[in-house]
Amino acid sequence: MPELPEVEQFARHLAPRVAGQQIRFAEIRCLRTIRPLTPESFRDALRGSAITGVRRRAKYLLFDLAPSCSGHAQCLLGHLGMTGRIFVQPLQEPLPRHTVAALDLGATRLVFEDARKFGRLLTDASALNGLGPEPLSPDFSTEVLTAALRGSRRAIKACLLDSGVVAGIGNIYASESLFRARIHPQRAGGHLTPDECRRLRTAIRGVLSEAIRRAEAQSLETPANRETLFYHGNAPGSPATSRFCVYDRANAPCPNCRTPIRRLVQAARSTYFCPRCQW
DNA sequence: CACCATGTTCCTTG
DNA sequence: CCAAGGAACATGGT
Repeated sequence: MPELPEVEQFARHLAPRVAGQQIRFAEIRCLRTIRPLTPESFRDALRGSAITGVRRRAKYLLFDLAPSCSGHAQCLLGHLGMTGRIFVQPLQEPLPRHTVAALDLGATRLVFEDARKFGRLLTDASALNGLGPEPLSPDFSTEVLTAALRGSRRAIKACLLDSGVVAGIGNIYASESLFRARIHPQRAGGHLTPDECRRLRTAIRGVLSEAIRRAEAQSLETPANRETLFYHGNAPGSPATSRFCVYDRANAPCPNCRTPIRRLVQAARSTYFCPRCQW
């Protein structure tokens, strides 16, 4: 899946390609992908709508829609799940094998490809209710993070994956942020010291913004398209070396101290950390 | 065949 | 009420 930096890259890639385009028709190949569930009601919410822009909130892509008729949706939300990609291609090009939906924009099509089918297209923005602050926005201050963690005995790793605490941190960047902040993933969220909260906020913003910058730089070298829009950070054909410090690097040497990185399981998800640098 | 997987939601259990 | 753990979703990669 795309984590937050990859979703941001999708939004930046798509915005100039779909802004001003009108949705002519929605082809639905996988019913479970859409909400509302029937193609008829889904199309009703989108009928005649023009896309005015693309934004990101947490890991959602937000396609802003111009008013068309009564009952139209104000926004189309896309969530890529674990394996989703959304991209634009010429109308005459054949749809990829795992296409779950395609929006006809006239000369082009907005294609949603999703092998694992965990992704969703929503015409109702209520999924955004209850999300915590965007980690890269000024709202995400040390005070806000500290307040969200106050009193919690949950492991800090679990807190970071809770979208109500801070929006859009996934399994990869939770491990990477805790490594950078030198905090052990099993520490209770409410027991972090003020300095640890400050370090954690700085680390989260750093790892996410650096990942976005890397994606941006890469898209300048290699024009972004279906093939090069990456997830898991690695574009096809790019060196296999991980760009992560700890994620998926069990037994590899810590970049700081060479101690072997350890893997543990929390809430059924893998966590990677350095037992010497993080405590 | 076995096991793992970048996300989210829901359910059960304590 | 809270938290933890697990299952579920569906498919592909190793």
